[in-house]
Amino acid sequence: MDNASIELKCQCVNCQLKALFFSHLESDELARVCSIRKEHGYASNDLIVRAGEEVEDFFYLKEGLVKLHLSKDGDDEQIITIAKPLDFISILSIFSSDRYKYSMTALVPSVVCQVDMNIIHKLAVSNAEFGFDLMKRLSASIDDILLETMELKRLHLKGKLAFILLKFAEHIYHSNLFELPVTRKEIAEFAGVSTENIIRALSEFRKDKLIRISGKEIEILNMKSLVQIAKFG
Amino acid sequence: MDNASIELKCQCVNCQLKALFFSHLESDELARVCSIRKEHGYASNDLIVRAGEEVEDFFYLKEGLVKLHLSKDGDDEQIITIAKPLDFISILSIFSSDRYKYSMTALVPSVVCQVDMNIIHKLAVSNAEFGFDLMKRLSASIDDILLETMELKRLHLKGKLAFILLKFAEHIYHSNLFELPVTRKEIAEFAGVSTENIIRALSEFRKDKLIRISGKEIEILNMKSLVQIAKFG
DNA sequence: TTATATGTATGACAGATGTCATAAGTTGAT
DNA sequence: ATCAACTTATGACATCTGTCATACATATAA
Repeated sequence: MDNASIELKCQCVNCQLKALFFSHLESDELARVCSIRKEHGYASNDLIVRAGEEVEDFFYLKEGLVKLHLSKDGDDEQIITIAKPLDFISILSIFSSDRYKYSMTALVPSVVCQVDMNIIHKLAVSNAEFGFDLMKRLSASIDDILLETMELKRLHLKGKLAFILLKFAEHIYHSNLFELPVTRKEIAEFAGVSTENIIRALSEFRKDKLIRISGKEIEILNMKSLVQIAKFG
Repeated sequence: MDNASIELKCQCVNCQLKALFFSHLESDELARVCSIRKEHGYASNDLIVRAGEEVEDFFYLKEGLVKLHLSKDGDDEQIITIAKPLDFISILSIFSSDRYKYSMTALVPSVVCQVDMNIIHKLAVSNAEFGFDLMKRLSASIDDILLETMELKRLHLKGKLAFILLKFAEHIYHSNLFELPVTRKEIAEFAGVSTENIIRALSEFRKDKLIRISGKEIEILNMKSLVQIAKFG
């Protein structure tokens, strides 16, 4: 099978995973990966992986939005980050542990591309260029997450909220007008503050004409001020 | 040169980096790495790497303690984590960027083992087993750091302080009695709270007979309570 | 040595944040 | 359609945390 016919099985445009495979693998390896990869659709709030489950597949987010989160006994929930299309979502745990240390949940209807972890392992061990490239991409992802986490930790309530709103506007939707894919409670769990205070701060941003809110719809009206708040607030 | 004579040049007991090399590399590669590796000593408060500098060497902490930290314009300092002997301290940035995104500073007199990054690159690309093992270890390190950061983010002031004291006692010094290698200000920068409140909380821990303090010397008197506070406080 | 900065400690106070209560809107299941 | 559960919203209040001031101790440099 030549690369052209393999493309029929791995036909997603802009797929980073495909780019990774196609730039390093031989035709027969490519054919194998493309034929065994699975796509799985998830509805909003569907649990994709529960912390503690065995790492069997390598996950890649094709469409939708997924939250990576930690659950401490019962109610105490923390969101590590929110992944967007073309993000690797198997990041932590996958090489260092045989079990997931965090959970993944779809925030909106999402499509995940899965490849058997053993295949990835074998390819990485047999093809060093591939393995090195994979490592580079994964370490870039987790670097970003850690730096984002440190930034959120540094900021006060309004700064955290502004930072998160800007993440949606600039990094996820590329628009000043978007539908919030999360509840106020989830924003709070990401920011690390109480739900009520997120609601209050949203109201204040509205009163200060920084944003417009109608339900889940958010429009950023004063980007400059919001950026200032996300930096120093 | 056989492995026995190479050991003379790479003679550190318990060196994780050596273990990594010896389990994957051929004698000639080993000899090369062991001959070009450099050891560099740093005094307390010496800056090892400043954020923004080029990534040239792979760093491994042989002796001492090193803080990984971020500096925002002037005074605003954040400690990402504190590395202990046998930890990889080149973790973030090293594969995803050609420049460091964080700084490293010795907290106590420390010895760092450095290996030219190009050599590590070449070995990882030419020897997939080695590369994969390296990746596993690095991803384990950064996983731990991210989970530690999330834990600190979750806790209140006293919980953060208890968590940090327990890190010193259980993970760094393996003793209930130890000399603090950091100032109160640095504890605050790690916890993400004000210096005054760290000092106050330390005083309260002392009044509550959880710890004994004399200057930099700390003794944990009530481990059980401190563990409780580090979990739920 | 003195002098200067830095670190530790504590009190007072203001401001930020969390908790609790309440109410209305929204969603989802039956 | 109806009910229950969740979400959003707001006020009141307690508590936590940060800031400022002050004092003393300790380290560092001239």
